[in-house]
Order: sequence, then C-alpha cells, then structure tokens
Amino acid sequence: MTEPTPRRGRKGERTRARILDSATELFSRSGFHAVSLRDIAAHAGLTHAGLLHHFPGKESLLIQVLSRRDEVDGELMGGPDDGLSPQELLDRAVSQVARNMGTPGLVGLYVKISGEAADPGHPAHDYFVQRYRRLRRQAAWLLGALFEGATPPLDHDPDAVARQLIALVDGLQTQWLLDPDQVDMRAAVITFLKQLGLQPR
Amino acid sequence: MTEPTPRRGRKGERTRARILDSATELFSRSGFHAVSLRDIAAHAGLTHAGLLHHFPGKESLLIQVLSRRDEVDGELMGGPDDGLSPQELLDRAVSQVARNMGTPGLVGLYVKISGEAADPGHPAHDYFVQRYRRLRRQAAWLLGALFEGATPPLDHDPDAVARQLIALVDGLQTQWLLDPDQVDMRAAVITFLKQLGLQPR
DNA sequence: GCGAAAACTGACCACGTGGTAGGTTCTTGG
DNA sequence: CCAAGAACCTACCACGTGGTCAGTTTTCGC
Repeated sequence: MTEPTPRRGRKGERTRARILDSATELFSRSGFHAVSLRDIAAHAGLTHAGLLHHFPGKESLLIQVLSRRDEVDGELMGGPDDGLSPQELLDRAVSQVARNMGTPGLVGLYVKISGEAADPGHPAHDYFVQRYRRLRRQAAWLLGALFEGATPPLDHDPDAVARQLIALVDGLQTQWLLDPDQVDMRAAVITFLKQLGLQPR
Repeated sequence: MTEPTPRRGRKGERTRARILDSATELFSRSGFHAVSLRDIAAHAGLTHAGLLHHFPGKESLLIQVLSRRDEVDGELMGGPDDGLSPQELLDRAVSQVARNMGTPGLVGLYVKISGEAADPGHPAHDYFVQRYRRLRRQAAWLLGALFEGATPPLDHDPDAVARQLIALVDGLQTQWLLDPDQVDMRAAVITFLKQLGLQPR
C-alpha cells in the first residue's frame, strides 16, 4: 500500500510523508481511537517517540491525514477556475465514486471518523462540519447549473438534491464496506441521477 | 408481586436494565472504543467489577445493547402478521425517521458503531451485516408492494430503491448529527419518496 | 570533512484499560 | 427470622496508552 517514496527532498519530509501514509492506512482500517501511535510508528518504520518528533500529537496527525486527502481529491476534481463544464464535473464526480471502490481503506477512514466526530469534543468535529458545508455548497452549485442547462430545464431544488446526493453516497459507503458484494455504489448513484433527469456517463 | 410496582422484578434484572441504559447512552455519545466499562458502571451507579458480574465482557454488552434496540424498534414497526397495509407501514417508517430526530444519541450509536464495524474483526461486524441484509429485504418487500399497488403501477426496481432509501437515511443521519440545523431528515426522505411517485403522509 | 541542526532512540512516566480474586453486604424464598 | 446465594465492592493485575526527556546517530549545507 505504501509506495516507495521518491528519494528527493529532505529526509524529514520523506519520513513525514511515510508517517502520513501509515496513519492513513491504519486509521482507515480501524478508526481513530482503536489505533495507537506505536502502531503507526512501527508501520512507518520508527518508534513512537520518533513519530512525535514530526507531529505534536495524535489529534494533529488525524487532522493532517484528513486535510492531505482533501488536497489530493481537490486536485482530481479540478478547481472552479478550470474551464470544465458542469457535465464534465458531474462525470468526474461519478468516476470518483467508482474510484473509491478501489480504496476501501480510505472510504472506511471517512465513514469511521465522521461517525466518531459527531461528538462535539472530537478533534475532527469542526473539520467535518466545515467539510460537509463545503461539499453541500459545491454540489448544490453544480446541480443548479445542470438543472438550468438541461433541455428542458429541470425543476428541482439544488440544495435539497445536494443534501440527498451526499447522504446517498455516504450511506452507500457504509453498506458497501460491510458487505461489498451486495452493493454497487456507482450503479446506485447513476440510477439516482437518472431519476432526476440527468445523464451521467 | 403484581403488575406495575416500581419495585418489580428481581434486583439483578433492574440493575441489568440500568446498565444497558447507561451503555446505550454512552456508546451513543462516544462510540465503542472510546467508552470504558468504568464509565458505564459509574453512570449506572456501581463499579466496573459489579458490572462484570452481570455481563461477561465489553463486547457482550455491545451486542446486547444493539439487540435490545432492535427488539424495541421491531415492536414499534409491527410484525409481518399485523394486518397493516403497505401504505400504513410506509407512514410508520417515515414517522420513525422523524422520531429519531428526538433521540440523537441512539442515532449516533448506530452511525458510530456501524462505521467501526466495517472492520471484519469488530465484535459487531456480523451483527451489522445481518441487520442491513434484513433491512434491505424488508424495505424491498414494502416498496415492491407500494409500487405494485399504485395507480398506475410504478416501474421501479424495489431492490435498487431499497438500497437507495436505506443509504439516504444513513447518510442523512451522519450529516444531521454533525450539523443538526442544516439537515431536516424527515423532509429529505419525503422529498425522495415523492420523486418516486409515492405519497407518504 | 566539520559542525550544527535535524532525526531518531530507549527508558521512563502517570494513567487508563479490561479483567480477576476474594471477601462483604444485601435480597429473597422458605 | 434465617441461611443461601445473588449482588456488589475493594484491591489488584498485566498491559497499552499518549506524551516527555536526555542522549545518540544521521544528515546536509558549507
């Protein structure tokens, strides 16, 4: 899972990246509370004291794991300045769902941590509140553009549908993780979008 | 020894029930791994050794908390032998969603534990796999009856829609727990059902 | 190749964990 | 009212936790 990190840059940065990789994998597999710094450190090839030289504490590690993942995803989805059409963005979103089926660990990370983070005292609580607000905003904008651009224009509430779509994807992930053979996330999302009158590819 | 005296039942059974109540509340608030037997015991008014006199271990406690909740819910929903019409069952399901908005703790329990339970080694893994299969079966049967009984009959795949509906509810719960003011679960479910051509009350 | 800074280690700490053992107190059927 | 047994507590165990610290090794710009 941990691919060979390129041997460039300062040693510390490489180690840091290795730690983040390991933390991502282990948090994904077992959640936040169930994984220890020693587990992560061992997986990354150092001691837990060495790990704490790079990160001030466990919570900080979590936040940085989540943030890094968002950066990667953000690049894949393209920024708002890229001249991508709404249709292309929709297709990208659907492929992202399909691609997620190749990385159950990462999907598990978000399902587990977002569950734990419902507790307002959880280190990632604020992160997830902000994340969902951002996701809802982006999805509503995209859906609004698609509804408006359809022929004939579709009469749906973009905000309501955005909530539904995000909830659908999240819920599908939970079921798919528990019972992968019984759930085809991509197909379910496409079915949902077609019911709305959209044509994802 | 007759009926609803506050002091009914053997002492042990009352304590046992109190422990299950406490465990339910604390697991709901913080998940499985993050809660200790001492937390639960203190909340129930005894020591953790006293708790272990009633339950053989932490995992057993979890399973029994989940099972008891299913029994309660099952009674509310009515069995298959009650002569309830599909329409009435649908209305009951919708009210159940609304009622859940009054018990965020219990909702949190399922969201958190089902996330953790994606790990095949988790004590509740099998429980959740079975639970979702049962839910999908029940929902598909109900939806099938509704589609068939509609005028004119609706052309949807009951299995696919069942998966979607369950996923929608689960995903809504995650978002609602994080940000209650931003999500109206009941409204979102009703919107979804209406899009299908159903008329929940 | 030198020396300072960065990376890393091993030992340690205080504490919390699930679980156990044995004794004490309380309930309850007779 | 009285034993028997259930209920419960105190004390303890071995272990794992996140985190600290002083010291050692490694890296890397000069």
